[in-house]
Amino acid sequence: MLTSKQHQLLLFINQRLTDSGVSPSFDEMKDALGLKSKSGVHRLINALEERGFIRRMANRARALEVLRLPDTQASAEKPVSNVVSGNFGSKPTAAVSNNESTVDIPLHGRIAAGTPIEALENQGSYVPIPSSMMGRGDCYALEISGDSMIELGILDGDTVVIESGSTARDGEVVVALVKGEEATLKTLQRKGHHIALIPANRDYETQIFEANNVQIQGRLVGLMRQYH
Amino acid sequence: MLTSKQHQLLLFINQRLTDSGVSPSFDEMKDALGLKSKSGVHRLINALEERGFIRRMANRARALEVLRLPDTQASAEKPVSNVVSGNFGSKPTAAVSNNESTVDIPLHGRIAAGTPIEALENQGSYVPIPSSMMGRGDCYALEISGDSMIELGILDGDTVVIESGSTARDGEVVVALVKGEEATLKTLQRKGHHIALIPANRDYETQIFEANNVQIQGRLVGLMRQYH
DNA sequence: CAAAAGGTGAACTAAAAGAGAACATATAGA
DNA sequence: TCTATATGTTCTCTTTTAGTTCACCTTTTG
Repeated sequence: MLTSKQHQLLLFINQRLTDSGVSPSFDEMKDALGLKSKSGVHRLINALEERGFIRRMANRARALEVLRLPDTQASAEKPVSNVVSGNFGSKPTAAVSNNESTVDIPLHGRIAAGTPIEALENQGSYVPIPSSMMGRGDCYALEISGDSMIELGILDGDTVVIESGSTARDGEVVVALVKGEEATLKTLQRKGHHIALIPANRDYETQIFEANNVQIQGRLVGLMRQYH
Repeated sequence: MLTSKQHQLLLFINQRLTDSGVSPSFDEMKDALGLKSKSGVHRLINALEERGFIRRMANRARALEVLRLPDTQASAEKPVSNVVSGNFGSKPTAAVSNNESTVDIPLHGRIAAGTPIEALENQGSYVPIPSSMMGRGDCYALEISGDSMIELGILDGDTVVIESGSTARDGEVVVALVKGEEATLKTLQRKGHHIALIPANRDYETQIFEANNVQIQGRLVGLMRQYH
């Protein structure tokens, strides 16, 4: 699952986390791997994140979290409490044994075209999700209302996990606030100074706005559905 | 289920993974099998992936993962169950983690038309899910392979939660074992002494079998998806 | 025999890794 | 609030390692 460098770095991070509780900086990791530049560390970190071994908060110093270890390292370590309930203000520094932990994230309500998202905040309800499903930063959950994204397998009633953030890449599914009023979940596509919000349903039309009329509030990182 | 070479390669990969946590490169596998070209390894890897024994990330170096071992080896060297504290018995069922809202359920492998489900059992890998997503009985997880249920929002790569059981109502999505061989995830519909297994994709056709040729193994109760 | 599995070598493409520098961002203290 | 420092991010360039594909051959097996 991992290359040798990735493996080496993962063990180093985990050791620092279990030893001191503080995650190493890029420079420290660079030295630990005997490198002369930290850009390589950056790539290794990305690879580890892509493979689901670590999680990090974007643009935060020393904010790494080990989600699991390679099979060889199976829990020789103590089972640090895995559950972090709604705690994202502080830096994640948990080192874990070879299991996936769980976090509770706030459920902000339902989202559909026409529903202001402010109205959805703070209702004190939480949803547990596997931590591996989380993105880097703060996450929250929304319940899908409507069928505008049905062709991407996002159905009415599904619960989606959104990573807070004001940026996203083209092609990602985002929560976008249009003209400060209307929050929708759509695929993002930039076109010059305009932004296209593309539904995944032939019955709906792509909407194009001036870039400054659209505010990205987060991107889709996970989805959960229950059948009854 | 496996040819001799496939078996040999699978064990080698597993050993390297458990020994060092680093997956072998094609060249290393080539050498381990005493071959002189890695294109043969390529075919073996494809065969193992198709049969659900391993998983890999496309176009990534050393990104192999063993999903299960052949039955003869299955219990010989199990790389320690990942289950969190709580379940110290040896039940193959769900383990309760240290938080009531989450349970770990066994991941039995991938499911696609043509994959015998016996082959999917016992691989010692677990997936955490919100307990609210569980049904009443034993649950396990499967990873979806293929797009035959795409119109119901079940996509390739999704993880589904299945509640074990041999009964289901018409219209429910079930894991069905056809003629003792082939496990598929389809919508169930009874018609007299026959059972229709209905895909959710216009490119696939409904299959109708004698009732006694179809064995229901569980019903779909939940779904999880991750976006990257 | 025919089909499937296994084997070979080569050409090609892509990813991993190392380096260095410029730039961006947080945090704490002046 | 401003600023210095520590830290993280990006970019370009280069080298090395790894994965993919193809055409063709051999062995095994029903």
